[in-house]
Amino acid sequence: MAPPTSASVTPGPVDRLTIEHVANAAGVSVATVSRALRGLPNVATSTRTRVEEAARVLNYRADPAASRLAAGRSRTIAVVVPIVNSWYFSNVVAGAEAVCTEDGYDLLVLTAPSSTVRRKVVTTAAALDRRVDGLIFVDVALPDDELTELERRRLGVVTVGQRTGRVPSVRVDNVDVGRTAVEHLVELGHERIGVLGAQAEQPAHFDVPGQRIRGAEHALAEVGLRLDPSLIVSGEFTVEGGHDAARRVLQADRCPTALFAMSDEMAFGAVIAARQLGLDIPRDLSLVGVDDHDVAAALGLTTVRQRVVEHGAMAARALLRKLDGVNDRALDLVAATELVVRSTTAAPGDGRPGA
Amino acid sequence: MAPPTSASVTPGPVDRLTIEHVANAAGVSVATVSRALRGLPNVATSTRTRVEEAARVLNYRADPAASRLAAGRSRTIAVVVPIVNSWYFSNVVAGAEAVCTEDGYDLLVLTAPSSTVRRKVVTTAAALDRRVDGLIFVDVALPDDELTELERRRLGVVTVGQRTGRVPSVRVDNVDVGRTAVEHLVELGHERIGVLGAQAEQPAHFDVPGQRIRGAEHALAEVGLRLDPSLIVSGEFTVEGGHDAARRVLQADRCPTALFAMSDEMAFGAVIAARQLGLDIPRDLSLVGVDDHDVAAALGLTTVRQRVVEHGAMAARALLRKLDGVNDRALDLVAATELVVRSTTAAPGDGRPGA
DNA sequence: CTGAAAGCGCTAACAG
DNA sequence: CTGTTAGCGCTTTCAG
Repeated sequence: MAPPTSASVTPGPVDRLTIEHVANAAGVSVATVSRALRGLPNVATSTRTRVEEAARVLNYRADPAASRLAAGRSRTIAVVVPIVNSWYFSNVVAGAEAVCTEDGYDLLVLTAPSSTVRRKVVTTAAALDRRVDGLIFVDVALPDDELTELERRRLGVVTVGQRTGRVPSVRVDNVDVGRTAVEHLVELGHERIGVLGAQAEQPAHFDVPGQRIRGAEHALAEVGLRLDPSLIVSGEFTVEGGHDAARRVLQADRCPTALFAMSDEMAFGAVIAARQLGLDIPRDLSLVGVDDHDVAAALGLTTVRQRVVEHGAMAARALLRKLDGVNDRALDLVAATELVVRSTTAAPGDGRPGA
Repeated sequence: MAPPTSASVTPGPVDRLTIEHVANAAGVSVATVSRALRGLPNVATSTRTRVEEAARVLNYRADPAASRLAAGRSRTIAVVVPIVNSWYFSNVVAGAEAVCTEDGYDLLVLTAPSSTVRRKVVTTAAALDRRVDGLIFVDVALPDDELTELERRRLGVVTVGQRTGRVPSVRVDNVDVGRTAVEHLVELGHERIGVLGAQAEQPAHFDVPGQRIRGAEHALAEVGLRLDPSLIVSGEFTVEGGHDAARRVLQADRCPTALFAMSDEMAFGAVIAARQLGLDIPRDLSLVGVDDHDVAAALGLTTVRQRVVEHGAMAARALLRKLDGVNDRALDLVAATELVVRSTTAAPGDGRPGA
C-alpha cells in the first residue's frame, strides 16, 4: 500500500478535468479536441470518433466560463417576465426551459415588474452584455429604442405576447380569442354578455384586452348585436379582481346572462361571485374563460385554450435558431387557440348545453 | 468632418469595455480596480472612491465569464425542482430569484422530474462543476451518496422541504401543520374527519403526507378520538386528484363532516366535488387546506398558510451565506405556518362558524 | 486536416 | 496600500 500523502488526507476537490486531458487521451492537440467536440467541419471522421470516445470515457465537458470568455458567447439566454409566480408566466418559462436544456443552453430568469426596471435591465449594458446571448420578453412591452439598443449589442431578441415587427414573436390572435369565446355564447342564444378584462393599454399593438374586446364586438355584430360598454369591467387578470368585477357586473340593473372572462383566473373569481349571489352556472349564468388553466378542467370551465408551455418553447426555439445565424427577423408565429366546451356554458335559462 | 471609415458604416458592436479602461480612467492598475470594485479590504478609501466613480461613469461591470474563469467561482446558483410550472415551485423560485438578483447572483432553474434525472444532474460532473457554486433542492429527495458527491465537488447545498441534517434546510413543521388544521376542525366539534393527501413516501424524514397525518392523529387523540384509516385518501396534490379523492370519501357509508386537504389545490377539487354532490360548505361539510394559494382567499378557503416565497428566499440567503464562507452546516430553518380561518369551516350542521 | 500559439478579461499571488 | 505578472481553460487565427 502506498503511504498516504498529505494531499490525500481529505477526499479533496475533483481534479480539474481540462481539454488537455482529453487531448492526451486521444493523442491529438487541444485545438482538434475543441473542433471535434463542437462539431466543426475540418476534422477527419476517424479523429472525431476518437476524440468523442475519449471525452465520453473521461466524462468531459468544456468549462462554460472558459468557452464563454474565449468565444465571446455565453450560451445562456434570459427570459424576462413581469413576475415569475403566476400560472401564465411559469408555464412559459417551463416551455423555454425544456428547449434550452435540450440544446445545452442555460436559462436565466429575469423579472421586470415595471417599465422602470425593464429599462434598467435593458439599458445597463453590463447587466446583459457578455452574460446572455439573447432574450425572450414575455408580455413585456419593449419600446423601439430599447430594442435598437439590444440589437446594437448583438443580442438576439424574441417576444412573446406582442409583435414588434422587427424581431420574431410568438403570440395568439387575440381578436380571434375574443371572437371565439363570444361567438360560442352567441350561438347558445346569449345577447347580453358581460366582459371581465382590463383597461386598454398604451401601445396599440400590444393591447391584449382591447383586441379581445374587438373580437367580442365582431362576434356580436355578426348577429346584429352590440357590446354594452357598461358591461365591460376590469378584473386585473387575477382571481380576486375577477371576483370583484363579476360581483359588480352581476349586480347591475340589467345583468348579463353570460360572462366572457379574459383569463381563467378571473373566471374562477366569477364562479365564486355567482355562487355568493345565488346564481347557478350554467342555468342562470354562462361563463367562458381563456387559458385552460389546470383548475379549469376540474371546475368544468368552458374556455379558449392557449398552449402556453408551447409558446415558451416556440420562442426559445426561434431565439436559438437566430443565435445559430438563421435569420428570420420578422417571423411572426401565431399559436393556435381552441374552444374547449365544458359545463359552464348553456343556452340562457337552460340547465343543459343548447344546440 | 472625418471621412467615414469602412468600420463606421454599421453602428458596430459596442466597444468592449474592460477593466483596463477603468484603470486608465482612474489612474490606477487593473488589480486595484478589481479589488476596489469587489469591496476587498486593502484599498485606500480615496482610491476606492475614484475607481468607483470611474466605473460608474463608464458604466462598467466585470465580464462574468472572465471573473468566473479567473476566480473559479461562477456566481450562479441553481434551484432544482421537480417541475417549474406549479404554484408551489414557481413561488419558491420567485423567492430565491429575488434574493439572488439582489446579491448579483444568477439563478439557474434545473428540473429533475424523476430521481433518474436528478441522479444524472448530480452525477454528471460536467453538468454542474464550474457552472454553479451551489444548489437549492426543492422537494427533491437527495440521497446521502449524492450529497457527498456534491460536497466533494465543493458545491454548496441547501434543501427546501426536507431536512438532511448535513446541510442547511428550510422547511415547515409538517406534524404541526396537520395538527393545526385538524385541531381547528376538532374545536368546531367535528369528530369524523377525512384526509386528502398522498401515500406515505420512502424516506421517512421527507414524508410530508405521513407527518401531516401524524399531526392530525395527535389533534384527534387529544380529545380521545382516532383517525379512521378508511377516510385517508390519496389526492396526488392536484386539483383533479383532490376532486376524485373527495368524491370517493364523501360517498362512503359514514361520510365525514369535515375534510383536511393537504394542499389548497386538492381543497379546490373538494369544493367542486361537494357542489356536485349537493353538499353545502360549510353547512354540510367543513374544509381546511394547506398553502394559502392565491385562489384560496378568493374562494374563502380556510387554510394553513405557508409563506412559500419566503421559503425560497430563506434558502437562497442560507446558500449565499454559505458560499461566502459562513458555515452553519446543519442549520435547520423551520418556517412559521399559521391557520387562516375563512368561510369553509364551521361547526357540523351549522351554517355559521362555531365558537 | 491538424498543431502551435496568441489571446479572451479578469483574479490572485507576490513583491514592493 | 498598490502594481506586476502569471495564469484560469478554451477558441481561434495562422501555418503547415
